[in-house]
Amino acid sequence: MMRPTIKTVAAEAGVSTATVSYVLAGRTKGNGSGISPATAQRVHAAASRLGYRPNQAARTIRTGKSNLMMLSLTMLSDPWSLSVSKAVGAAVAPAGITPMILADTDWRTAIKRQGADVIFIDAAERPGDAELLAELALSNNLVVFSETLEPQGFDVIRSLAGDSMDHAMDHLTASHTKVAALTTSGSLTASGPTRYRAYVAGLERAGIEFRQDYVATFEKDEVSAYQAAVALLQVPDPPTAIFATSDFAAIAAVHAAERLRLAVPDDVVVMGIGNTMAGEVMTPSLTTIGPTDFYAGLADFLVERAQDPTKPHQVLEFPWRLFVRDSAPGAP
Amino acid sequence: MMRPTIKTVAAEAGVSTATVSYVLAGRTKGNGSGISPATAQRVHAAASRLGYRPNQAARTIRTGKSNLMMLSLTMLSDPWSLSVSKAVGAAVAPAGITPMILADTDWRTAIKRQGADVIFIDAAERPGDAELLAELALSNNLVVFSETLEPQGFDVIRSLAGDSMDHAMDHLTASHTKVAALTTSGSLTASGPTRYRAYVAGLERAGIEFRQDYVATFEKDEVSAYQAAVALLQVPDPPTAIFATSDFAAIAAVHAAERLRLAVPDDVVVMGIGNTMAGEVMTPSLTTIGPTDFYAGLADFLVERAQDPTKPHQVLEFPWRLFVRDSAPGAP
DNA sequence: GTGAAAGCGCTAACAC
DNA sequence: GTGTTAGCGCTTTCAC
Repeated sequence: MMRPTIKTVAAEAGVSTATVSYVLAGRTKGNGSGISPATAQRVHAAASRLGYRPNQAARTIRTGKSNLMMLSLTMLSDPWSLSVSKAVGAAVAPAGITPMILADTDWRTAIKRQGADVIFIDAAERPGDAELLAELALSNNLVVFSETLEPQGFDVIRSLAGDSMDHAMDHLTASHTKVAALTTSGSLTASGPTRYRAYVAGLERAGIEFRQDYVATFEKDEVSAYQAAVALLQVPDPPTAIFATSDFAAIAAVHAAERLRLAVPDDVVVMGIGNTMAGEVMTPSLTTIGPTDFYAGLADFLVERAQDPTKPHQVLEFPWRLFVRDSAPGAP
Repeated sequence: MMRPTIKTVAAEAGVSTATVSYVLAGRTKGNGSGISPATAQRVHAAASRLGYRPNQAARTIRTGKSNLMMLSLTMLSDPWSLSVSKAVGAAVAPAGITPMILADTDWRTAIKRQGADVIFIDAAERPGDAELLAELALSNNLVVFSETLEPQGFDVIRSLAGDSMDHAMDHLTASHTKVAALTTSGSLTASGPTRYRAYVAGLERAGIEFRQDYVATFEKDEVSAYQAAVALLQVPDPPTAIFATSDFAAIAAVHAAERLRLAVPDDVVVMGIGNTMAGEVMTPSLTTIGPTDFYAGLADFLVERAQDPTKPHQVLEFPWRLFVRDSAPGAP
């Protein structure tokens, strides 16, 4: 009943554990140690006869490598997260790495319990996070997505929004004056250059007066975003353009509009942020700003880091641009 | 630079590694081994001073417990998967277990590489899967979701659809005669009692003639389901009721209808399968059939299994019922 | 009360 | 070509 170990296999094949280890690691020939094909054959036969499976924990303790990539994704249902997951899934396969997602779970506690060759963290905005990450980085290989953090023993992925948010707002204000914002409730009071701030600045640049009833906020879930969008589109003298601060919110806004029998983009145009796959393939396809090749680029970087954790830490920036698609076409 | 071990801590505190282990496991007093509070204090101080973190791999190799739960979810974007993930996330917290999701990845290869205290597999329909699972179950604690598999060293989660699919169809045919099906392309040719078959039988029971153009199929992604639904609603003499074989397809159908300026449920009613949270909270809320308390029940079962893997394997069945909500209300 | 030591399954020098 | 052996970091029995 006991699960067979390398020892059992060695006994069964009549060789030493070292030989089994070598054979199973595929270093039979050409490499440093030469194991005769006959022996290798015997070992393989014994292993499969016994149903031997290597013990990952033992291997990890010895080599220091777990062949695991951990992705902490704060809001799994967000298309952003799903895009990351999909891209990573494709990238890790050839490297023999298993991607594991930590969903909606608090990485702050989970990482202490579970290690991996590389750990990606998609949100670290809470006070004290910077210090905590610096500490965790001493014994973990971290890659953090953040607009504000600086690398401190870990890598930082940053989207180089540059002036693309301004472009997005200008794109909307070029043909619309009733431009609303759909944003998270937290963003109104957050400090620093936020997406919401770009909205306010965009209005100002276009000489459009700010209206409080054109600002709708939601919590971090689809239902909340959807309801906020429905309410937004039903205010007296409703907006004809919506600047949503994520693709996920933008998609909810499109659905809300359609639900209210408003056509997108004819009755109301919608702009997202993130350039997710979900926005790209939906109907109407979503006009959005976001990084180019972000998901694949991130995935490749993570794989590289998992394989070589020694390289100096860096900031990896993905420049943004505006993707004009159907939900908010250009001026006629 | 080296990550501190139990040995480092022992040296720092001036005690032995055994004492450190005891203290850090929280067995200071009352339990078998009595460690003086003073010593415990010293050890804790040393540990935190050094930033000590236990090595999970080493602990796992010794105890055989990883405190890990693995969830293999075939289609992560499906609300079914997201519901499972959410329920599990809530259930594991008090148990000190970390849930890891294997998304869109092939469990067949991944499980051999990575173990966990319990592994949930949401789809095992390929030929040979039954045998493979039986083999993997020798060294893994598996819980498999399947309508057809029997437990062979692993547990089986099954939804006891019973006659609820018939109820669902009867619910639709009670007030509609133009009832269409939205199903996966694979289901048309699959053997056994499928959801599609329930559709055909339901029509027959109601004396409604089967129409080929009322059967729309999609591949396993949202876009495909959405497009299939759009096409379905645009056939000449379009259906006024849609029987979708998953909540995910049903949600796509609702969006498709709204996109075409058809009101749900006034112009077309939609029925899903699965009773997911996404369907429950959407607007209009989704009429669906599915198990009661499934997600929480599954999550609790998984936690239980993770903690006590010795219990005899069983089939856990979740009886289904019809949830009449807004997308397909009852006959007036 | 505390420590010494064995050993979990595996890998990698190094010896033969 | 193949075997011996020393650990990796941790838990736990048993002796002091």
